[in-house]
Amino acid sequence: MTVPSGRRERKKAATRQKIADTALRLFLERGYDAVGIRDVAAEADVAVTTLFSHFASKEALVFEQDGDFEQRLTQAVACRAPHEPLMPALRREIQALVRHCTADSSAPIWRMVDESPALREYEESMRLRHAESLARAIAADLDLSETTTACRTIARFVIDAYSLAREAADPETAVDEIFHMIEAAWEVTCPSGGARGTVPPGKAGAGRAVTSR
Amino acid sequence: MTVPSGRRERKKAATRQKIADTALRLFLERGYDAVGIRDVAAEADVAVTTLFSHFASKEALVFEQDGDFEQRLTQAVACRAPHEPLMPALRREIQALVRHCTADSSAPIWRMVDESPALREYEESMRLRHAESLARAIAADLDLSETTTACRTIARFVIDAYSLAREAADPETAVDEIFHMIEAAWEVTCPSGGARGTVPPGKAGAGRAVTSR
DNA sequence: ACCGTAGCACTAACCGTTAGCGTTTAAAAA
DNA sequence: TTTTTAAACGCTAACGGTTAGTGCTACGGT
Repeated sequence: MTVPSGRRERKKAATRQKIADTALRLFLERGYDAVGIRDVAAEADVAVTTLFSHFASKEALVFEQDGDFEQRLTQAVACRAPHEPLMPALRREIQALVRHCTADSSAPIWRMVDESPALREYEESMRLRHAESLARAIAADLDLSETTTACRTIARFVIDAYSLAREAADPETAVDEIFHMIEAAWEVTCPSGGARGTVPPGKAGAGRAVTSR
Repeated sequence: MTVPSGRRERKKAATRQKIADTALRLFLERGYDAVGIRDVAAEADVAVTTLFSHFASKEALVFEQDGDFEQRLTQAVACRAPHEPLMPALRREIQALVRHCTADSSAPIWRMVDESPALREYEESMRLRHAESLARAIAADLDLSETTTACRTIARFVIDAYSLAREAADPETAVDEIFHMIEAAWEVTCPSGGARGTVPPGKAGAGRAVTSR
């Protein structure tokens, strides 16, 4: 029960990678819905049960490749430069993520996702989980003992920004536009955290204290 | 091809209702996952194929009962009192919807939904559709010819308010809190009525590369 | 009165997913 | 080293949601 480091791990990882690569190739060649689990398993030369011991579902074959999305967001909050405001850091990270998944190399994959209702649903439910993680990270950053409604709300908005920008005609502009709105929402609830003064309940007007570009 | 009003419609509606009632009863009695489609069909005394000609999926048996959610939101925008600002109208409607589904009478149903991942996913994807409809309604209200990013964003935020408030300890307070944030976001993009430049000139692309449907 | 069609039923299957059980083999314990 | 353990993998068979394919029946328009 110690660390099973060695050949075994490598073989397992290799099998997993082979399955993932085969699946993605077949999906892109013939379309997600036109390829069955049994096809993937046969082509990767593994049993169906083996495939499901590596991936929890068919959709996971597509998404579980780069699982660092969640980590990147929470680390953008936790590991940012000292005294850097929260929102600009998040905006930068979302910008990077959007750029990454609208790049030409990722385009076919995302087109496939957009065309399959099953994949869209799966991604949506992933995003909700990510939003909860982000909410916890934000709450921790503010030294809150629990995730408040405000934290959850802002986290949702940030995830929405990613989702909406990805579909926009001009993703980068969309991120800026949406974060402009998010920062306004952020200011009226919790600009505290120790640094600045709280905005009184009166209208904050068009004022934008936090920088954006 | 005229209006097929008559006995036929009544019979169809009766069959549909009988299926829905039977399904909900069985689900609440034995749990959603413990009841199969074949069970529902047998108990409602219809064939499985008949069931699926009335409902698109098992999850739809739970949610397609009150399908007016979407309509209530769009009408809250379109049919509000003249000169009433947009956000208060939406806030009122969301408040009513949240109250409705946190009422004691609805409690068992929503507990069932919360306990079943399949139902949660289904509801999430419904919410996305609702957000798109709401975005169109908002765009139309502002005399925009297309659904802009800002409209889509605000629509998402409003749907998020519903979703988050439903899970909050104090739903009504949560709605107010979240709408406070939404109104701040709204003000920085669309300062009162005028359909003004939410997108800097030069980028107002109407075309879309991805996203079918 | 007659015909088109909508509603419904039945069989049989497809597809994703899981359970049960056995085999290999790498790693840990002796 | 030898023995023991358990993880990875495989096979068969099945379950549950969903969908053709086909045909029957009865309602409704003409």
